[in-house]
Amino acid sequence: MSEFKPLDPLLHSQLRLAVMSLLLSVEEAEFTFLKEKTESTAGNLSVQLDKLEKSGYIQIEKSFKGKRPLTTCKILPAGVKAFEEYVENLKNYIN
Amino acid sequence: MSEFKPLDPLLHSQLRLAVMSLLLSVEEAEFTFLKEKTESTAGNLSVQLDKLEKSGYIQIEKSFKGKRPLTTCKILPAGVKAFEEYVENLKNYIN
DNA sequence: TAAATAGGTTTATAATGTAAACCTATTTAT
DNA sequence: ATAAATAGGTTTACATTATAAACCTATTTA
Repeated sequence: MSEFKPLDPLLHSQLRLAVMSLLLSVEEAEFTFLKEKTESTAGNLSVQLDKLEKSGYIQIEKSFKGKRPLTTCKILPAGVKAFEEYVENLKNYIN
Repeated sequence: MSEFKPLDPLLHSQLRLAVMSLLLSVEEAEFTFLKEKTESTAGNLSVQLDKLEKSGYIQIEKSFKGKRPLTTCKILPAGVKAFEEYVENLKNYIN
């Protein structure tokens, strides 16, 4: 795909892309916030966040908000870079 | 996904998107041309073209070039529309 | 104290993408 | 004349992925 550079499969996914997009704008977000904004199921979101974390694109922190568990996500530099590259590559497909 | 409109799964695929992108610019293309441009395997391309045809996004014509089989593809109005919508929706994810 | 709610994770299933294997016919080499 | 390579694909098998259903633990409300 000379003019069609490969699209990072980790980002070429509707839900993961939406999550990354959100994380880019807010820089830190709770699980429930992401769930509402993306209108995804918790299970699906949980799985996709795991993948993004394992790839080093985001950081996940677990703590408590009062007595309730709280999962907070933050985009990492590698994630920002990957996202930017993805968008650059994508442009060759859609313009 | 209020602000994240669903991305047409038929277009949210690296190879199919590349094919549609090519067909938009040339308006008619041979199988081998698409194969070279996308650097895909024939098998993969064949399958993806089938899906695009069944969805009504492209038209596939089979004929002969000399004595050899020739498969020619052309984008259809529904394909153009779907592509444009896809790009519009995608923008909310990547800007 | 039973039932609902919050905040998730795990697991099972369905859908998808991909390449390998295959097929038919044609051309080239021996 | 026959074998091997090439052209132009299709079919099939497999691996990966996406997704929701089921589940879990704890908390709050009826």
